[in-house]
Amino acid sequence: MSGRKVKNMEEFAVVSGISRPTVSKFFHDPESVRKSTRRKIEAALEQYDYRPNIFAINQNRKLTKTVGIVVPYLADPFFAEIARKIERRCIEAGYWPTLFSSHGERKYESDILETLRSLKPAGVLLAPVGRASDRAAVETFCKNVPTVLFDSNIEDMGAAFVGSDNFSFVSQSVDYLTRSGSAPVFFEMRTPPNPNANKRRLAYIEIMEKLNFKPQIIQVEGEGWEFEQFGYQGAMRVLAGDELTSDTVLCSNDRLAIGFLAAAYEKGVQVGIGPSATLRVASHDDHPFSRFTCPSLTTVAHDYEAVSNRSVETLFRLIEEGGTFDSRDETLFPARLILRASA
Amino acid sequence: MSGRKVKNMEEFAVVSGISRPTVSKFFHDPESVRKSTRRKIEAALEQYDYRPNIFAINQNRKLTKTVGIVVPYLADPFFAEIARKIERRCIEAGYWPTLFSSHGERKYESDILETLRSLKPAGVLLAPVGRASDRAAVETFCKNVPTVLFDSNIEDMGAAFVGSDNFSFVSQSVDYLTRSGSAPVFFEMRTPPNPNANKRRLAYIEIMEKLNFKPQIIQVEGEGWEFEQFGYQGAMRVLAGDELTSDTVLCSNDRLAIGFLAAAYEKGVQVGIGPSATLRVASHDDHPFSRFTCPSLTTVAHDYEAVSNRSVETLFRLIEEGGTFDSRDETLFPARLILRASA
DNA sequence: ATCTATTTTTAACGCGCGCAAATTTTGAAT
DNA sequence: ATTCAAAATTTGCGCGCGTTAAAAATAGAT
Repeated sequence: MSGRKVKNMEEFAVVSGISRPTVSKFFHDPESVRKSTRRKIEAALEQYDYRPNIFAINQNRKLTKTVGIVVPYLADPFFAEIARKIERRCIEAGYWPTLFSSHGERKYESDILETLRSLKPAGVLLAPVGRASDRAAVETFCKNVPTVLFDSNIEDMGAAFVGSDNFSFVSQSVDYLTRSGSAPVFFEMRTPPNPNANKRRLAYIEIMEKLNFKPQIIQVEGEGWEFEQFGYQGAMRVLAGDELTSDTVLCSNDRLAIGFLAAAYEKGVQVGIGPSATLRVASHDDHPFSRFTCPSLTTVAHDYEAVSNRSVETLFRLIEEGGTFDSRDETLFPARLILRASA
Repeated sequence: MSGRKVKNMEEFAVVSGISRPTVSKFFHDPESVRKSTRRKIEAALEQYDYRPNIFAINQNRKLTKTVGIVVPYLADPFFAEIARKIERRCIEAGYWPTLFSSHGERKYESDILETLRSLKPAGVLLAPVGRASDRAAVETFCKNVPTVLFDSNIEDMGAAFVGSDNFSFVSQSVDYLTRSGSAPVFFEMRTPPNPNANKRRLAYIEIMEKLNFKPQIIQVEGEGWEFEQFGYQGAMRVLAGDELTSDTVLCSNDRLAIGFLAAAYEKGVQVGIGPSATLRVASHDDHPFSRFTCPSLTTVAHDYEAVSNRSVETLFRLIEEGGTFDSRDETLFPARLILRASA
């Protein structure tokens, strides 16, 4: 890392004593050249610190090595976490991931898809903003770019979907709550941005009826992704009135639960499973912060690892097969109950 | 959006009835062409849905429109939030921001800087991982790419630094705590990854001495960025013993405080300002979740808006001035005390 | 030393657009 | 109709690398 500056592959080929096409081949796949030439190039690489120009590379390739990752809301640690895992997998596979956040808004999502189209990525992993998504925009995008949806499904869009099994979440939480106490009331947003919420509600109703309990649903107001705030406000109202028909509350997701617990604390309502507690609260997702709520949150965990791994694998398979699958398969991973102090 | 496919600017120029150089000019700046031609191009744009090839564009430009944004840990909502603000500003200014997270690790940060170099960005906004940073790598990077540091400073690196005034944080929290009760013990990590922590400790000591109080510092173990966990473990130990020499604790940052509050709750220690409370806890940062802790966290807030705005403005000024400033100026924004229930 | 399969070299074109100089057209003012 | 600056066009090179076909060199086996 000392010698003269090297502007391009031509110059680098000269100083390494190898022809340019061979050098080009090397950067494509170091194993594809003879060992002796590889060593020469690597030696030159240490002296001259040259890197091929990304833009020039991608200009002529039919198949870019870029992969787009789009999440609905990056300020949500849940998505930050899963994005991180996916990013890492892509890098390991030799791809170049680029991360985007829709910030919960249709306009951003559409803009990102536009940007992605001109990036000509090999493939895209898309977690749509859900209800706010511009279905037409997503659809045309999926037709032009190999896309795998994850986390939140939109019917018939993308070549595949990978996510968690919402039924599995609710079945485990309701099962546990009814066995260990009384049947839960379901606490959710009236207009949730994410379709998973709807699936969870339906699962709740189905499971409760199967167990011969009457489903009770409390829906709180709020538009957007500030779930904690909506949970807090809703809980303040609920805890002030007599809307609560059970001593057990099952929140649709952890972020609502975090708000709920904050409200309960403020109202002096003892949450937990001890003898002094008057309310149990459980939830779904195993949000990174759910271990640190007061009390710590009993919840049902995504199989983060499985979802991110399978998403990436599926995308790579899709890319290899030329951008389309024979049929659109949906993979749902089961969830895992995490018992903590709140229920 | 119906007509034949248009592969490149040449073809698009033909179908829009305008010459290619003029079309090129249009995409650079729509205002730079005559109104009548602009209308023709825009009309063709609606019919043919053409977008210039990003790679080809950036290949020849001396000055890319790309801007790199690097944060140390994106799963921390604090950084997710500030990254979001910065992203938006860049887009508004016509730049193309690309977001990277170092995930708290030196290796990732160095890799990102490598990647960024080959991206040839117009400029980079870098929040270093701090203690873990490879100073040599950061230094050479800053020499080659116009860079503005933010949030966490590294002396003499980058063309400028924009962040919050750590002294202002601590001065306000200590002032408030001493006036409203007793002087606080300072609760922090023994080996914090972020240099801001050191500045806060020094500020604490200085302010306490000025007020004629004896500084008391509790340092907890932990390597990495799982601050809540370290705060929780540390607090469990502290609350079990008699290390606590005051009824007031000032945490170095909110994430530690979140862990601390979880431990206090578990230990049955009443935190807050009411008559029944035995412990006050305050902190710094105004983390997005600090409103929802139990009790809600009294803290000192960054001026997010000002920091992100000034960072971006500074970078653009730097770019305009050709990549260097006459002198390296450090901008520190004052913080704002947020009174809540915990202290 | 001879043969063969593999690898490297040579030579040259193409990608899509930036950019510049010289020329022509335009539109508004005289 | 004349003038003239501003805008648009023509022409053509260059960017850095992918890619290919044919020629040459290399390495391993006989």
